[in-house]
Amino acid sequence: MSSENLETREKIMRATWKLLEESGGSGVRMSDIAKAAGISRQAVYLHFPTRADLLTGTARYMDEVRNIDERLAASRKAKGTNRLDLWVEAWGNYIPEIHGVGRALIAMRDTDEAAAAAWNDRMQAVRHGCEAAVTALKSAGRLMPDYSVEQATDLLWALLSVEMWEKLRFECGWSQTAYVSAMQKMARDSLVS
Amino acid sequence: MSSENLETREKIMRATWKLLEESGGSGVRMSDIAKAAGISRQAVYLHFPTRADLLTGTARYMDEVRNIDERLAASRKAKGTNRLDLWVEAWGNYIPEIHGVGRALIAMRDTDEAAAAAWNDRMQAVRHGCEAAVTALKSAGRLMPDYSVEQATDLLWALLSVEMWEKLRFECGWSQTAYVSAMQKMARDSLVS
DNA sequence: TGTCAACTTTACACGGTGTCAAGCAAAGGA
DNA sequence: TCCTTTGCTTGACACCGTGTAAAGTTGACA
Repeated sequence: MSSENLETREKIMRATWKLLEESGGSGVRMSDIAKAAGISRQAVYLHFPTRADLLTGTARYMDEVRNIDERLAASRKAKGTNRLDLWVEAWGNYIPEIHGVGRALIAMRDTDEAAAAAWNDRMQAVRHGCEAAVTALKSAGRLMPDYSVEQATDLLWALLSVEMWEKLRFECGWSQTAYVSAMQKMARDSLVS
Repeated sequence: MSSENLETREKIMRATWKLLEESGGSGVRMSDIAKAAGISRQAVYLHFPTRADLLTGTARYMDEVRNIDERLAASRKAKGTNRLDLWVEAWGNYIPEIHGVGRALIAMRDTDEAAAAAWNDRMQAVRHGCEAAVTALKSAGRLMPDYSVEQATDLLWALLSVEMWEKLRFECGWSQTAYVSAMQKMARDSLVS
């Protein structure tokens, strides 16, 4: 019953995850997801009223499975410049895992208010991570004097955006490790005095 | 006849431009454009077979009207670091003018091959501008030694992307002048040794 | 035996893009 | 003057993907 319910719900989210990962986040229809989950299209709507609900549910589910909090914990313990490096690395290496769902949510932003809100909410969490890293820099007296904490946070957050990652990884053909080290260097060069 | 033809074509592109500018690049339908141009929806399809054609046609038209080549000429004459600053400024101040159409093309990329190709083509031109600025830096012996010309070009190009501009201007609420000077500084800090 | 919950099947509304075909009005040439 | 061409209009319709609605099936459990 309720366990069956949960199992189906999970099957749907796993199918969504898998398909979006394979497709790079586009061209995945509700019917494709239903088929991949081995249920009818209507059953998907029984669990997720709209596409945006399914996407945000899946995103939440992924964070849960991948245990995002724990993975970002290491960077929280470090200080100053080191903390910046660790944060960029932790988040930078998380992007590929959420990219499919992220791409789909980003694409829906223009037309769907709920999708926009969900994605903004998640990006706000990333912003907090950026802010913490910048504040640590400031505390260590190493923040580039030209920037306020807020400005530096904005810059770091924009630098670490999924869009930037997509550009460098796919359009420029960079490897994931090249991406991470370049972002670390760029963040250091731009924000550390 | 032929002049009438051209006039209508231009009316359509002007209407497209205006509506996309007003809306920020989303939620503009073919029927909206037709209405704004004062003609029937079918007449639009007589001049532009698909939405992607209309968008790319309008983008080209805008470059023509705004005389993009001339505006970027100044930066081409400068040398070394100065050239980088001028390039960032010239392109950075051009973004707001093309943003509406750009946003619409970006949104279509996921589903429409032609839109993707058109936008990539235009961004390739920007990349050339970035490459020229980086090469000038290299010639002056001021390019950050860690980067090859290609890597530095990729970074600068990603930094100057429309997506980055949108994030800082709208999501972070920066002014256009704040955006330009921050990008200049960031490009200098990251790419100049 | 009966009921409830989860799921299936079928059908349909809606919005946006793109197609098709018939018609109309004005310009221009014979 | 008539006829053709050109540029546009009008109206209908196909297609696709999302989301809704309703009736029917199946299995668990009391």
